[in-house]
Amino acid sequence: MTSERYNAREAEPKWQRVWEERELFRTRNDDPRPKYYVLEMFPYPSGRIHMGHVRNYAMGDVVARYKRARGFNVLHPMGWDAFGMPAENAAMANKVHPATWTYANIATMRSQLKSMGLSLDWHREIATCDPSYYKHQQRLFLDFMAAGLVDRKTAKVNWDPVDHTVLANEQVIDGRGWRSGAVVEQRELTQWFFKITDFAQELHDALDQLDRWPEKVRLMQRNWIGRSEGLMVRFALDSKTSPGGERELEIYTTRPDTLFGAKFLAIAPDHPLARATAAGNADLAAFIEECKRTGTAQEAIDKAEKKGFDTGIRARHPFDPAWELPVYVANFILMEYGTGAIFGCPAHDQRDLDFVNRYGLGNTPVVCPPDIAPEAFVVTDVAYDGDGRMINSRFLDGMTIAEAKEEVARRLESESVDGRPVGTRKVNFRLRDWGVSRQRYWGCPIPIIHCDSCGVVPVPKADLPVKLPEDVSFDLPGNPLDRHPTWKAVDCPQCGRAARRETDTMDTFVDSSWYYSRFTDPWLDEAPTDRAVVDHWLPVDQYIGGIEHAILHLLYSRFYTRAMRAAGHVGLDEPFRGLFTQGMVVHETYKGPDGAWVSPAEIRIEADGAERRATLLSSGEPVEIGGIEKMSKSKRNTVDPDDIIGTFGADTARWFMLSDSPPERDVIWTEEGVQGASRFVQRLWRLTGEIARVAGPVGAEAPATFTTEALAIRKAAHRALIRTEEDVERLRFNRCVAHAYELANALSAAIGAVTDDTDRDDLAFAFREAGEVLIQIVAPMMPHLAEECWLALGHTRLVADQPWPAADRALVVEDEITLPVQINGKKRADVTVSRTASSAEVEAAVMQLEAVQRALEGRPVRKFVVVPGRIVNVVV
RNA sequence: GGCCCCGUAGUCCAACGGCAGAGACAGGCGACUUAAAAUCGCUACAGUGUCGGUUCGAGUCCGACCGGGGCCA
Repeated sequence: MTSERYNAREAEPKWQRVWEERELFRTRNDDPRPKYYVLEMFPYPSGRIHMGHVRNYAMGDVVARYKRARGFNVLHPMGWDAFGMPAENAAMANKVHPATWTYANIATMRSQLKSMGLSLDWHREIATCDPSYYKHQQRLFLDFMAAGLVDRKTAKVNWDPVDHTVLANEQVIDGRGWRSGAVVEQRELTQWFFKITDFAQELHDALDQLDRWPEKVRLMQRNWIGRSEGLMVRFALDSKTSPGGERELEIYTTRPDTLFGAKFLAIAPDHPLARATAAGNADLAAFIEECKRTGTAQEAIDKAEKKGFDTGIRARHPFDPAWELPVYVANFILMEYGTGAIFGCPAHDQRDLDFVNRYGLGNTPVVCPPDIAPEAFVVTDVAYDGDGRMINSRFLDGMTIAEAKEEVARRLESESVDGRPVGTRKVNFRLRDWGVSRQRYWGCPIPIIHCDSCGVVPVPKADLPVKLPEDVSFDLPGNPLDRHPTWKAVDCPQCGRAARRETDTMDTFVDSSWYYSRFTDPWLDEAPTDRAVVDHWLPVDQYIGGIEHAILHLLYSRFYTRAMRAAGHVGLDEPFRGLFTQGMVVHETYKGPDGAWVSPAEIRIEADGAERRATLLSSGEPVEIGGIEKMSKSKRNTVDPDDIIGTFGADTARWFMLSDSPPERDVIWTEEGVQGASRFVQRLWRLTGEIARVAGPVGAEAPATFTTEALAIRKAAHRALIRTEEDVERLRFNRCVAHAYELANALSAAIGAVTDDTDRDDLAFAFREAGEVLIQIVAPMMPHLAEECWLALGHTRLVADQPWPAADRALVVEDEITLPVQINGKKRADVTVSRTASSAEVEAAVMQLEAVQRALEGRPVRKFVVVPGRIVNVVV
């Protein structure tokens, strides 16, 4: 029966149907077995799945199937991050409603995912654009409001002029919108905010506990939160010089130690003092206008030339009333950071140094590097921000930076002006509150009503969900909700008078900040979560997704879990116990004779020795082979998972995505690699047939004794089993693949040695055992092929429903071991001793070796190193 | 500019501080075949980016540098 080729196209849908009919992957919340929650980041329904999805979901599926076999009650759900701009773009381009477009895409992608044979519980499928989901998101918004975690304030926002919407700072990359790529403008708008900064310290500190997260991601989040310890310092102003007789200016600094190196104070262009001064100074007003045009993105500010405008205001040094400092308005000071005012110490801050060098204010070094004499230390173009001892700083001289910081803080804290201390210690964060208002249609409506008499009124919970209207048009720019003829009109829930709905919808990152909680009980209608259920399932034991979400999605989710805890919807802080960020799928690029990108499907590659040449299939013209880059539509170097699954089958695609590269690194998609994976599928199928021929019956008793050949087969099987267990646990799937190859190679060789008259119980048992182990370690990776092989081995039960085989560790322990023998660290011989031999016995055996005696040439042994079970080193 | 990750056969990658090779791809030779594909067997190929240090012993640890990538500025 197994002489034919394995036909994935027939077998895969067949097994998918069997799994579905038996509801094998349906997870019950009341299952008493220990829980395991494995989750891959849910996809945006863009239209079709891509190879990145295949890699991501193949990895998650290996973990899910493995844990299921190990006796866990596994939760492995799937859903759709279904709100967002592309649906509206499609609506504008093709006159199709966003909902129609989105649900059509979901249908396509669902069937694509199903063709991958993933062990998902589709009963729990959710789409964030469905009112049954966003109803609870609106409820959460209201609960967060009640818990004091929602704010409405006027803020300078990043405005995307193409998408006509506001973007969070995190969504602005290099001064451009993360989705549209348009240069972002600054606008003042009243916006809704989640007070993520309330948790800044906690989000920062808890990173230390996330020991199953990649260090890289924790570091990125730590940088993003940007905790810094500093000092607020009130500088006295000469009120004769200030526009309204202001008497002080409060600044924030993280370097109070450099206070004696101060050369100027600088305030942000939109600082109140700057505005007040500009009112009577047209030149300054013009300068402030100019600053606004450069934008406030950190990137733009860092690249822009450091410019300032002397306000004429003079400040006094806090330690020396006679020391006067000029106050500038400077384009590199942000109102949003600290107090929007700083003191400049040019010798130790590059931006300040660039500034003084432009305006001729000079610099005084106050921190001297350890290996330079203080009088020889001069700063010209490069600021010194390293360690050292204080100089030119009066009472601070000779101190370390840390000591000086402490001393300045101590003195200024105890000094009092107008009944308040001059200096106050302050922990500052770079993290800003999360602006969630978006002026778009295809998002979760913010459940708020604006009433002329009552102000901002929450929609009563009984009235949720606030549903999106269906009759909308996209032929004009701006927000369709805002210009809808009737949707906005609503009576105020408090006074009953005519009022207006909030027309902003929520940032789609809100949708993905709690979906993992909803998966635990997606049927629940009366609340977002059932506390008993959600607390049982969370945290997610293993979360798998792309590194591109290292900051935004993961930080928002960590905040959201805390906010949900505050509102009583979950009982924990950290949603993701284990996080894994997988690498990208990359592919060669090709350029045709006209310089345009050509897709891999349009070319033929010929190898002539080491030379590889590509030609166009259509015309035979030469094609230039370019660099290996992330698969993207613009470079046309994508491979469609449908094509691969249609040609080779899902198992081949999954196997190749897991083999070769370690999962956290990029994997190069190559035609040869797919061919290789496909060959292994066929080879495993043939091998299974051969094993079935020589294997003993299912469930046979183990013979009392085994011959050397049989024992060798058993050892190979159990070694592969043990290593696969270790490597699945550590998500090293490329090694799991290698173990399967190794065992298959060993079994092929063993079967080759079997002759027709071999008829021995021990060999038959060993072949059955090893064959079953091979299929079972392959099963999480290639589940369809494994079912077919399992059947061929005479089983009636599904391999997907089979407990993981028990590894016999005693089998892989050798009684006799062969140790390499080194002389002065170079290998010279081998010695075979009993596994339990003492060091003295090993030493005795080694000294008898002829090779050792020859190498010693009569010299005495200086040292004898025996590493038990590993190696022997003789030092002469 | 700072921090982090990665540099091992032609390629992708393995190797608790202990014999540099688990596995794959590509290559070469052979078997099967009228021939080819498929399949099977055999096989060459690196001393681990460079320089120094620690150690009985370094791909692995430490320092400096070179190259590639990432994050922050």
